[in-house]
Amino acid sequence: MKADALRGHLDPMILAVVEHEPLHGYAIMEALLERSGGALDLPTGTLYPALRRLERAGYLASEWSTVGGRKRRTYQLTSAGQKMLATGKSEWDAFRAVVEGVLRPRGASS
Amino acid sequence: MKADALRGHLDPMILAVVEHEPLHGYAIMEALLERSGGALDLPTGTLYPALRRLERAGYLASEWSTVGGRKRRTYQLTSAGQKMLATGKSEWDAFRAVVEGVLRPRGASS
DNA sequence: TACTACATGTAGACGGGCTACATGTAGCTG
DNA sequence: CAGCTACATGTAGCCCGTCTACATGTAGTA
Repeated sequence: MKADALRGHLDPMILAVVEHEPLHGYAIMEALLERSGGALDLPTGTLYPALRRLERAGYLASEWSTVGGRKRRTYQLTSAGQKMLATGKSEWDAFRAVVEGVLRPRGASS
Repeated sequence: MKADALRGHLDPMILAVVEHEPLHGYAIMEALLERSGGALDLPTGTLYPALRRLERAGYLASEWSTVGGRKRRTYQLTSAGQKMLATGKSEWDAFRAVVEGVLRPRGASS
């Protein structure tokens, strides 16, 4: 998958994986990898800055903990994040409809 | 629609509208606007550079003409462009599956 | 000891879509 | 005629999210 295809679509995906359970960064990476069937293998240089951005924006809240001698920063969805996730989903639906309307207009074959 | 959502998805959309008939830039803008139901209103600073990029890459070929005293640069799909369009479509399908697998995993309600 | 998995993070490059500007023709209306 | 809108193409430079590459450290295992 091309790099910039992701642009603008990553945020709602991150919010989605922490919707029902708070996760730390590494676990978020794994969750994305699993939910995408192995396609979404984010480099740390993408994920961690994104998480900080989302926290700064108020969509995520984080908390440090130590598990098995390793420090974890666990993120959970805020109420603003919940709204943002809902918005992101409907924006995705709209975007998808636009792309498909252009790529495969009614009556097109291939 | 957010600006960078488009990133990486515009190229196949442009190729798609010139698939069956060559069009000039302005007409491509109108075709995108129409196929998207009014959602895809590209600024000229997006479309024209994109067309040149696609031509430089060998996916489009252009030709000048004059219609009603106005100069037009008409673009048509090359055979490489046709392949690229097919690739772009299947990449879109893959991308879409990834996003939806993350946003709405099996068993999710909202 | 060395390697892998776990875990977090930054600096700087890259590039495509954006705003804003520049240029010109054709046709309509007051 | 003057002024406006639609038609038509184009560039310069900004913006910013994702990327590569690097840095740091713990735990477990071969």
